[in-house]
Amino acid sequence: MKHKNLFFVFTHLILEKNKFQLKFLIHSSKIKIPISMHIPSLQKKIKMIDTTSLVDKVEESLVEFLLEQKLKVGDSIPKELELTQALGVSRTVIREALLRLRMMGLIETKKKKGSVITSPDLFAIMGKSMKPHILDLETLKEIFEIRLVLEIGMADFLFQRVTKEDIQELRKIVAKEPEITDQHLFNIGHEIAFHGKLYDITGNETLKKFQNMLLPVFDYVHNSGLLGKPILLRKFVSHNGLIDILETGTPEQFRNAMRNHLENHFLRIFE
Amino acid sequence: MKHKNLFFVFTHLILEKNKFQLKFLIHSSKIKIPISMHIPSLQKKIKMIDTTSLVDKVEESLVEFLLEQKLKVGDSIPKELELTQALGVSRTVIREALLRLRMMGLIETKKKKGSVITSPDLFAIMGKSMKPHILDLETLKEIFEIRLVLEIGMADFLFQRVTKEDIQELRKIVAKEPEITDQHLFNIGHEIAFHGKLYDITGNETLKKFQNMLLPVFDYVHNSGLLGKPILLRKFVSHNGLIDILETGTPEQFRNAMRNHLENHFLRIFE
DNA sequence: TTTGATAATTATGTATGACATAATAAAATT
DNA sequence: AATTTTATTATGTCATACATAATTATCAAA
Repeated sequence: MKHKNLFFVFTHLILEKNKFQLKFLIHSSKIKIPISMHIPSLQKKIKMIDTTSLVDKVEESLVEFLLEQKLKVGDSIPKELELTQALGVSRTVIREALLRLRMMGLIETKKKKGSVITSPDLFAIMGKSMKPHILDLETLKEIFEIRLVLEIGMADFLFQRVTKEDIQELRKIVAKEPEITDQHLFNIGHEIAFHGKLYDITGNETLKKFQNMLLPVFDYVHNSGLLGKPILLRKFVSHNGLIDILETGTPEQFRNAMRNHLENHFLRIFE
Repeated sequence: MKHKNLFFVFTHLILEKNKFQLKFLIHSSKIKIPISMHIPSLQKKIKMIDTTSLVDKVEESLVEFLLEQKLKVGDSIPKELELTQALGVSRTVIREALLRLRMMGLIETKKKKGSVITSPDLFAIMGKSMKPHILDLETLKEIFEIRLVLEIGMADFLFQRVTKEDIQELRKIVAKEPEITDQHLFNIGHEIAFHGKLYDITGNETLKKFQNMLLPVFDYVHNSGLLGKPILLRKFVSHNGLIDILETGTPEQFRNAMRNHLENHFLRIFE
């Protein structure tokens, strides 16, 4: 109980120091704008009408505070009650602001322990609002496109990091695919298995997560008639063909092969 | 006052209908697990220990509700007080849950009017937590890589949508670049201008936003010694070279040229 | 009737106090 | 010393009250 945590003392001081500044920031919303001023600069000011709520300001202050203090992952931030005192607002507001930080993935909070800094999982956050039914059409189509971009563009990382085991696993995955009947040309399950493995091979976790997030959207767009054109059934470079190139070819060849492999999708997008 | 809004009546009924179901969902956390059961299935259950808070459940219910009712952008959702009654929890909890939806970009709320559905701006949300100083090293590097993937992979969309005006504009941008001195080889300003324009040309707003979000991270990683290797100064395919290909070449050629153009970055990543 | 100002209403925003609950630390028991 | 019990602490939830902004209703004047 004696040493408590050094950090507490530290932040407490900081908060005291910043108290006035923070308060000012919070209450500076009602500044009077001089009546006569140059039109262009006025327009800039007039747009900046402060519609932000208390919570907005507190949130801003907190984020700024975190960055200023260069807090690292695992560091704990002041308790709710301390913050209420330091910022002079109610716990309600503090909690809402903290909640936002939590949503952004900047902090995690546990009972008794308070809140600690965390490294945000970008796509987990984003994934929560990735609901195909709610996104507008244009965005959906664009996400569809992005997936194509990613798969063509990642060739170099594949070649840099692929192992013999990866190749074997890819072969296994392909082996499980049904014979090439037109119906099964686009069995989503096998597509996911194969292309997902490719993302794995890049060793880029962030990319992988991104792909995982995009996938349901891709599927949704592919199957619901958002793309004017019908689903084509022409067969281009096969999965096995891709593996062959990955095994013995070059990134350059792979990009072209993948581009070809995805031709069906491209045809649906372009005129 | 007579017609009020039809929607109110509608949702009200829905809520009444779903009342029991929602309540059940919320209060189903304390189900007893039979003491003796098969180990594997037990493990599945045991992992599912419900650490979710009330707010979590309400959030889930609300999102589900939105999707179920197939609410469209602009539709308004029940008021806080109606929700408190329908779900049987305090307004505090409702507000926190609504706040989350707001953070996800699923709704917007205005005084008096209540909350209305919106189409989430995915990357605006994500951008809020895209603070280079807080993200962990590995993620930062991975984002660095993703940018490279995107620029190589987007060739087809460039060629599909580029116009003569775009080419002209690109030329202009390049013309403004300083002579090729080694110091300026990587002037971030010009890099942004040029590559940003490329993203524009793809016509993919989502991609563009994504790039905008990635950019500060890319810059940060590039300049702070996170990548072990030094910044190289060898010159590969130039911006003008890329434009030439975009004007008269093929996507295939462009991908390779871009790959070459980015060689400096790749060299820093790979051994 | 239309217009403009004024008042009432309504739903979110903020504040406050109370208690529940879970995690931790301290104390007590074996 | 190890284990159990108790106390403490900080977040989670609830309830109530009032503030504030936006809408609607009301009414006076042109």
